Amino acid sequence: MSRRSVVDNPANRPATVTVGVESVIFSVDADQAQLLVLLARHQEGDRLQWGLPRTLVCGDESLEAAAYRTLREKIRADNLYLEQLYTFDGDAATPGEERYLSVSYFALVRYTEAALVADPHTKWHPVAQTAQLAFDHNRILAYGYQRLRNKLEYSPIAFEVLPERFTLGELYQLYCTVLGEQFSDYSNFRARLLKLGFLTDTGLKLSRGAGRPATLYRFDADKFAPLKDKPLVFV
Amino acid sequence: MSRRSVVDNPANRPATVTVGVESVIFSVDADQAQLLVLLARHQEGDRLQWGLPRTLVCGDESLEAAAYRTLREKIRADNLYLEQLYTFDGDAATPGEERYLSVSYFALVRYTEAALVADPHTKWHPVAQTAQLAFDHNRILAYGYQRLRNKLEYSPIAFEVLPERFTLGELYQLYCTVLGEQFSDYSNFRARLLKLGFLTDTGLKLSRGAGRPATLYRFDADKFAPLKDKPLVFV
DNA sequence: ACAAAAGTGTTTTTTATACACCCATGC
DNA sequence: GCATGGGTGTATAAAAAACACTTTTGT
Repeated sequence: MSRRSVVDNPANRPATVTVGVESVIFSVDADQAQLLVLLARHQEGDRLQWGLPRTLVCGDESLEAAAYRTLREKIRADNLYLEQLYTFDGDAATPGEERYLSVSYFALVRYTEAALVADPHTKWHPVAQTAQLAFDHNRILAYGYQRLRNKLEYSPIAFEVLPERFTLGELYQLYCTVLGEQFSDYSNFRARLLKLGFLTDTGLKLSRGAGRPATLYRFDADKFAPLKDKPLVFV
Repeated sequence: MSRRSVVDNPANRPATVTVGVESVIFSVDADQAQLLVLLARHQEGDRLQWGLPRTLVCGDESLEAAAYRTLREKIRADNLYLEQLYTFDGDAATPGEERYLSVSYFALVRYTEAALVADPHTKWHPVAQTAQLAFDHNRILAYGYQRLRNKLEYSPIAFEVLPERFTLGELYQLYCTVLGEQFSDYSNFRARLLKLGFLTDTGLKLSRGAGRPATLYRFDADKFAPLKDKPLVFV
C-alpha cells in the first residue's frame, strides 16, 4: 500500500499542484502610530497590482524556509515573529495552468530595523487604508490581521518586535496601534502587566525631551513560561 | 510576470508536490466518558500501523472537499464540525518519491450517529490511551487535541455535536470528557451558560431513571451571534 | 424514606474599569 | 512654574470559585 493507493477513488487522479507561500508581514510604525503591511507589485492579467509578497516553494525547502526567504528578499529584519496562517485553495485558477495551493504565513517585524530593499515593487502600506489587492489577497490579509490581534492578546509576540529594553509607554502604544485606543486604560494596562511579573526593571531610564524619564523594562521569557497556556494574559 | 516568474532564484526549480489531507476526527462517547479519535490502518514500510485517516487531493476538488470525502468514506455522520488545522511539510519523504504536503483537518462528530463503515482497517481509539501512530501523525493528533480544547472554550462547537435538544448535564459531561473534571464546578458552569442567554428552555423534560428530570435546552444561534467575537465565553 | 440527579442560592475572592492624583523632567 | 509624559492609588462594579442547600424523581 503505497501513498498512491491511499486514493480510494481511482477514477480521480491525485492532483499535482504548485505550492506558493503568501506572507502577511506586519510592522508597527511607532512614530506615526500606524500598523503597516508589506505589499509587492504583481502582474495580474495585463495590469500591475499590489498584493502580498509571494513565492513558490522550491526544491525541497520547507514551507517555513520559503516564508523566511520571502522576508529576506524584501527586507532586512532580524527581530521578527513568524507563524503559519492558513492554507487556501488556489484562487480561481487560470484554466490550463497547474493547480495552485497557497500556504499563507503571518509575520510581525521590528519596523526600525526592517529596511526595505531598494525596490519600487515593494512598499509598506497602512492597514487602516484599505486597498484593492491582487488575487484573493484581501481575504488573506483580513485573516492575518485578525490573527495578529488575537495573538497580541494572549501571546508575548510584542516583545519579539520591541527593542531589548523598552518602556511601558512603548508597549502600550504598540497595543493601541494594533487594537485601537479603547482596548484598555494605560494605568490598568500597566498595573496588569507588572503584576504578571515577567517584566524586569532594568534600572535604566529613558528621557524623551519633556516629561519624567521612563523606566526601561526587559521581557523575561523564563518568568513568562508558566503562563504560556493560561487564557488571556494581556487584554 | 507569470506565476513562475515569481521565483526569484531560477537555480531552484519550483517544487511539484502531491497534496494529502489528514483528518483528526474526534468524537465523544458520553456513556463511557471517553474522547475518541478515528484511526485507520496504514502500511508504513513493510508493516501495518495505525494512523490518522488520510487521502490525496484529487483533480480539482477543494481541500475541504477532500476532508469531507475522508469522513464520508469512514463514517456516516451528518452532525459535525470541521475546520482546517495546519499544513505540515511531508514527513521525511522517501527519496525518489514526489514531495508530499500534508494539510490537516480537525473534526468533531456526533458519536451516536457516527456509525463506522464495516472495515477492519478503521476504528475509534481513546485519546487518553496513547498509541504509536504512523508517519508524523502523533504530532498532528496532539495539535488537533489542543485545538479541540481551545475551541471548546470559546466556540459553540459542542452544539454541533449534541442532539437538537439536550440537557445541561449532557453539555457539562461533554466538557468534562474533553477538558477534564477540574475545568469547572457544575453549578458555576450552569449559571454562566444560562446567563449568557443563548440556551432556550424547550419546556420539555428528560427523565433518566432515578433523579429529578432534566430540562431540555436548545442552542439559539441568533442569540449567540453577538457574542461571536468576545473572548472566552465558556470556561 | 432515601438515594440520585437536577437545580438554586450564598459567600468569598479575584479581576476589571474608571478615574483622580502625585512625580520628575525640560523649557 | 507649568506643560508634558511617567507612575501610583483608590473606589466601585463585575466576574470567578467554592460550596451548601433545596427540589423532584425512581425504587
